[in-house]
Amino acid sequence: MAVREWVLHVDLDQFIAAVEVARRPELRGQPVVVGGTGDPAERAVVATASYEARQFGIRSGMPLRTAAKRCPEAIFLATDAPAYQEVSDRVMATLRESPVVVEVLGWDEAFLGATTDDPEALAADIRRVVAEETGLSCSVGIGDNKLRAKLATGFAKPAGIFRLVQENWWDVMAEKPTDALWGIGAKTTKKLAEAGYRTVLELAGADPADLAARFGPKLGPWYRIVAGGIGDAEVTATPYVARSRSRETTFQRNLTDPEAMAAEVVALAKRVSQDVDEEGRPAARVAVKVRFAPFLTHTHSVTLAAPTADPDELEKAALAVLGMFDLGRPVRLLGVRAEFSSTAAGSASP
DNA sequence: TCTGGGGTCCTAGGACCC
DNA sequence: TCTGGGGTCCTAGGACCC
Repeated sequence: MAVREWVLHVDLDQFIAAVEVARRPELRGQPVVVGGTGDPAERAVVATASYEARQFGIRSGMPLRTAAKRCPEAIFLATDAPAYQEVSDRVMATLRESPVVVEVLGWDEAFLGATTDDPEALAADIRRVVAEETGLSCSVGIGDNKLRAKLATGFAKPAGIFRLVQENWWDVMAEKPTDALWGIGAKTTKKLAEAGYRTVLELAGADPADLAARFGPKLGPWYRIVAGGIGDAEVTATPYVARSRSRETTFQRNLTDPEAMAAEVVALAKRVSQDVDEEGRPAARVAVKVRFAPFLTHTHSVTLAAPTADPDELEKAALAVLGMFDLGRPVRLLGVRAEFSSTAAGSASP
């Protein structure tokens, strides 16, 4: 086989549940549900369910209470983000030991850029090394670009390897519904179906002008490109630069007292200020999110007179933005977000 | 017994400027 | 006085992803 460039997409199998089982072996084979503080009675959703729990119809994003109803004997655990981050770091370090460029996508997935004549052999190596060094199982998608590699992983799961490239794109994808594509979700799928585009093949043949009229000048034509399996193949190890940092809280009981809301916004602003400080860059905008009962979400924001990382200024700005809302209704969530300047790094200013 | 938390990017309308 | 077009910034909301 000829040596050429490949994109591999590595995705850890049921990552969060796997981390929990690894440190509590007695959980192996049990229905495990991770989410919130581990109390199934609280306002929170499922972060991950083990395959055993999925057998009961438990899915990510489902309210914990619903999960408890579907499987009362399931073991409910609190989300432990620092623990997952630590294991994730170890996995990524392991991947970097292979002759590949590693682009981290999240806790449990990464793109690898590789030059090889046998991508399946490389993928098998990756799976073996990750298992040996971390005890975790992963699936690997092989593609000629990121989009195809990412979608390939879906066919590889669990614990497998799958290749999706131009040569087999139509065989595999042509008759799939449009939400099988990365970046097209439930809402867009519904609108596409209303426009007469139900399958990937139909979307690939859509009129770009029609799509632009329906979905906007960039998104519309982009959907057609995605349906053709076309995408970026550049994998970069350049560290990710955050555009914003945010903190939000859903209250177990709705807030009705504006004083209490202000106190919560102050607390959130302090956490965000610490995150901003750690970024080492000043924030240029501050936004506040309010979710009113039952579930109506609004945001207001301000551009700061000058970018700042000063906690007092960020707190003052957050309180001022909170004042833009009508707080005469019960509130179930408050959030504070700081946005960094979008100015490109290194750009000269006069 | 309704619906987390942390992100990214796009859209659209209005303001404002040349 | 009327008519324009283009560009950028600001803001709110929507869709999507993990």
